[in-house]
Amino acid sequence: MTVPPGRRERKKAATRQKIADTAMRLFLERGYDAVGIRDVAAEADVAVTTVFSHFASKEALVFEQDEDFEHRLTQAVTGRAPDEPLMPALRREIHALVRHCTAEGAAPTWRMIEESPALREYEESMRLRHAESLATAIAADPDLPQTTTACRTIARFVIDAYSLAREAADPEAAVDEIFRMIEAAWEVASPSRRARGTARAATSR
Amino acid sequence: MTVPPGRRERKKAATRQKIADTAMRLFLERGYDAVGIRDVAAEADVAVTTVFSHFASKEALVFEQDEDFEHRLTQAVTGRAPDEPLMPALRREIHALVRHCTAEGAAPTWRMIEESPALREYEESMRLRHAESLATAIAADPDLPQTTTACRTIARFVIDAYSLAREAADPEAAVDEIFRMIEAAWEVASPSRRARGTARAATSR
DNA sequence: TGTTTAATGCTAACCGTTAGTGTTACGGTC
DNA sequence: GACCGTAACACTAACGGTTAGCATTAAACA
Repeated sequence: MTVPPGRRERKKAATRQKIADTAMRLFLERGYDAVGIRDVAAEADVAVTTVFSHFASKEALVFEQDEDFEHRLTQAVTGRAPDEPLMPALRREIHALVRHCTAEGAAPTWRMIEESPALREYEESMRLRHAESLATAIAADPDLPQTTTACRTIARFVIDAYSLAREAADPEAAVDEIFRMIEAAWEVASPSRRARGTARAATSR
Repeated sequence: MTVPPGRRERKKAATRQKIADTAMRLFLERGYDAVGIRDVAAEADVAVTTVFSHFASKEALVFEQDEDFEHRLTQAVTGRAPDEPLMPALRREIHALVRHCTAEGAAPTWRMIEESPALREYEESMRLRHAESLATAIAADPDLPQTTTACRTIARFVIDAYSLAREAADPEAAVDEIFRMIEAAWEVASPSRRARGTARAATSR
């Protein structure tokens, strides 16, 4: 797993990495809009078509490091301890993800994304795809007998928590604040778990 | 208000309408991707630059009718009866909006949006802007002493409800199911309203 | 060795979008 | 009614992301 089997795949991975590194360097140096794909290709010494054979779009170059986001979220659901409830596991993972993207070194990249409408749009769309994966993972858990709609809803809420907390003044506190809300929503959606009417009574109008 | 004041503005509105109508007709006839801006401009007998002076992008041509979405949502908050709680008002509005976009005549347009990644991305981004407006409206209500984070969170949840319900097998039922969850989240976020510790107890770990 | 295949390169183009520059017609003013 | 400022629109040309088509190289494999 650490060493790719063949030389061909190693070279391919190296090319991909070189393109991604070159792109991010140029983007941070000159600004995302000021750097064209042709610039990236020239600086990485590859053809424009090669860039697009590795990355589906210019925006994808920026979010290459965000690739495992989806996997970490689903893993937090499917790989949690057998007796651990869903919400604490998700909350812990979101905490870690928020901490990761609000860390010192990530600031320039994050500012660049904030300032580019194209990058914001791309990320939003990407997060919704992640939410769908998360919803599938939640729905597949035999211990969580939710409706499909409830699973998709909670998954969206979790993604919302990530997006909103990242922009909050105190991201860590925001995660907790939002997750208190999500947990209440989750309790309402799972009347058969252990709630003895408490959650339902809280929402009866 | 019903009759524009000058001939100039009337002509401008007519041009805009002609462009929008022509575009939607061509999109539905030949498919969104198969119709170029140059086609729309030619068919509407205007210059390409005129199209872009009325619409910011090709996608915006499709969502022209969706313009009042944002206004209806904020109006549901700021214009509700003085003693009406927030959630029933929002739920009623989302019901109406979902019903509107799942109506018979809207089916081809909706299918076109579903099938085009560019249109989906545009809409998602647009809805997030709507969520921000809604959050501002909620935060401005003196009867709702929420934190900024709570207002933004609830606003996102409401937008999520719209997006998810629209895709559900039974949209109307989905709205109710999701709003039960949102109301629970809202109760947790507003400990000072009338909840006497019930909601808080439901989420204490 | 020879054959197959995947990665990359090159060229040219498509399409959304915009800048620059006129041209026209409306609206208010004398 | 003539006059001028301005806003809508047209035309040209270009920029930049993206892709198709085809050639080339080098790895994998028999």
